[in-house]
Amino acid sequence: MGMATVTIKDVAKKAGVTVTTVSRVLNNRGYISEATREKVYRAMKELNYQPNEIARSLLRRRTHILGIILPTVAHPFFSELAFFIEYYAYEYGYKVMLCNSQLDQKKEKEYVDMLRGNQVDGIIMASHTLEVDEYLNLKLPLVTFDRQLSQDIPFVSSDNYLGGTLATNLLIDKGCRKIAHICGNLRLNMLANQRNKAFVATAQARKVEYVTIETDLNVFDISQYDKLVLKLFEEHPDVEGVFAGSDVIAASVIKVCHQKGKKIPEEIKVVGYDDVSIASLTTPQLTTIRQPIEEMGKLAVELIHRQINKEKVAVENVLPVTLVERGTT
Amino acid sequence: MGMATVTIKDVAKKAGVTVTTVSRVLNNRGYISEATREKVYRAMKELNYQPNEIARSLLRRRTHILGIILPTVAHPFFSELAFFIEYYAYEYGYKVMLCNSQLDQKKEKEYVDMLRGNQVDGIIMASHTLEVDEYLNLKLPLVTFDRQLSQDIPFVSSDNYLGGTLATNLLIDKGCRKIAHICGNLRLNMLANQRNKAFVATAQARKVEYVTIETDLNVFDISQYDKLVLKLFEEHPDVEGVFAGSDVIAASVIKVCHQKGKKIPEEIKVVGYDDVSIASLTTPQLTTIRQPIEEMGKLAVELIHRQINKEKVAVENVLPVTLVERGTT
DNA sequence: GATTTTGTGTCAAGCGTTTATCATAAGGGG
DNA sequence: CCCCTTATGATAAACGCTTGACACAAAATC
Repeated sequence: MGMATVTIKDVAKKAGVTVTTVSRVLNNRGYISEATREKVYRAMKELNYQPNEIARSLLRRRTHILGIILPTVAHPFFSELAFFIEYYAYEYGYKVMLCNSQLDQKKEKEYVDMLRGNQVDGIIMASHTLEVDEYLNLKLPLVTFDRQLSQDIPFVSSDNYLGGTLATNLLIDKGCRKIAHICGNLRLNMLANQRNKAFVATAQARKVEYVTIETDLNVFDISQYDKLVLKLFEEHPDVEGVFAGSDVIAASVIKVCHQKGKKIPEEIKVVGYDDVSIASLTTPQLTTIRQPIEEMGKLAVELIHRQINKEKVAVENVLPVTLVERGTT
Repeated sequence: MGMATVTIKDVAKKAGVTVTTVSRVLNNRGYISEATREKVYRAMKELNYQPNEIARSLLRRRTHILGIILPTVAHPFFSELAFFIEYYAYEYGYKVMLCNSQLDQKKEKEYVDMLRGNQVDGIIMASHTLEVDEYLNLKLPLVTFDRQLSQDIPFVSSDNYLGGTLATNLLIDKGCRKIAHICGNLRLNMLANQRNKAFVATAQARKVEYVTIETDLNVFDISQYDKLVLKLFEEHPDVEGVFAGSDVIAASVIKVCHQKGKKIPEEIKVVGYDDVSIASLTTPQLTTIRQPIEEMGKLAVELIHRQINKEKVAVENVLPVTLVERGTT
């Protein structure tokens, strides 16, 4: 029984002080004697009081909520990214609202509006289907993943060109005569497209035959990868090395090779991307380009935080990648 | 130029009506002519107005926010679950606040308090380290995953006992003479412990040698699985079948077997649990017990929603599991 | 032509906080 | 004894919105 919500008034009454005093201890301002502070804390405890953040937010015009929009948290890369973003957000005192756009333009727009309506302090965008100008008049701290929207909006990324170079060179070094790159849709203006640029440039420079396979727009539907990989091997049975756009795709390559009796790494070599935790669970274990997911998530939160506090931030935030050699090359 | 936030007053002024009228069109109540409705919509569009949900929430005492607390969204099972929860939450008009407890009791408590403070409409708990009474006086719609806290708090689960039976019988049917079950820590009062009960009962009934390996409390640190599996094979080199507590653990078993040169499924058979999407990416593909993750997520949201609307809900919500036979048995 | 329905306005309270202002009072230092 | 610091209270406004009460007028209905 008892009223539904206990408010600061109830605490004040119970402690025998005014709401002003309670608010003072709550916010640590003005003079408060140790005795009343104790009384107030005790009353709060007894009533199981929790300050209404909604009311506070309304007044302060600050919610300490961050929105994060990503294609789907069911994809290992984004699930790990989401984990670290939430982790560091929490350290900075922010809560996180999770949005899976599924790369659906309508949904993405609705999420952005929803987050605006909920007065989030900032948005971390890892899903990009909207036109650039949709973001520009957002008047909200924003950080972008793997896409440069303008000269003003900071983004975090890792060195995609280097990643592409590293992967391609490795495949060639290991003796592949014809290599393939399975990558996301190149029409999406993502920085990840740099990987393909590097792939093509490296293959050409080293005079190796190469082919690029582009996925659909909806890149993150894991169950579709197999078909894509199968098609690749049908159309290009002479491919000796595959540079996959993600570890999940690479795992799919390994699986298809196994089904078709192609030995890895003897007949076909594979390098993945991301170094997500499943990369060390495949058989053989996956050679891959490691993105520093934790650092990227941390950095994204920092960049948002600094913007919220009106601090200057760099626009380009590109972290290094590393080659992790395991069993598939 | 341009004040920071545009409010309902600005819209009213721009449209040449009062805030009451704007509010009326916003909430579809009272009489409104098509003409003014249009005027108001146009003004909102021109000003890029988005109603302040914080203010609305304060008044309505309803935020349409759901909290979801799970061990870590970086684990495939929880990442898929989180995806579906968010998906269906969105369909019901809820937003989702994501919390990774990392099975840390302190963090879990802080998250619960934080969610209370933010006036969420309900909490979906998939992480359970707190004492039962911490939840009982929460006075908030709650749904639990895989744990029965009391006779009042609804939970969703899948048929763990059946899952354990199915897996164990399969291993025995396929000829394993000695089988192992790698499971979560049995001290945590989880319904998943039923799997081990079924494992033991089945093994005994069918007179097969068996051994149970318990993980630490912190079950979801993927990198720790290898050591555990290695230890298992050192202590029990004669094990012929492994029933893993999750597909991730099963993948680790496959990997270790490969390293030690034990052939799967010839020498060792493995069955996983969950049927997470990586289960079909291992080599060979994993035989596993499928939990209906989407249905579980959907059901959790429904149960919360019904509670919020003061509808009656069943306490026990146990969904069926199925055996998915692939290449590891 | 009387009545009802429709459309809009005015005003004010309230959601749970914070915060500024002012008032009051006790105790200590000079 | 005066002043300053410390400690608390009383009061009210504000955050952006919804809602109810009431008023008034035009249009539709009988």
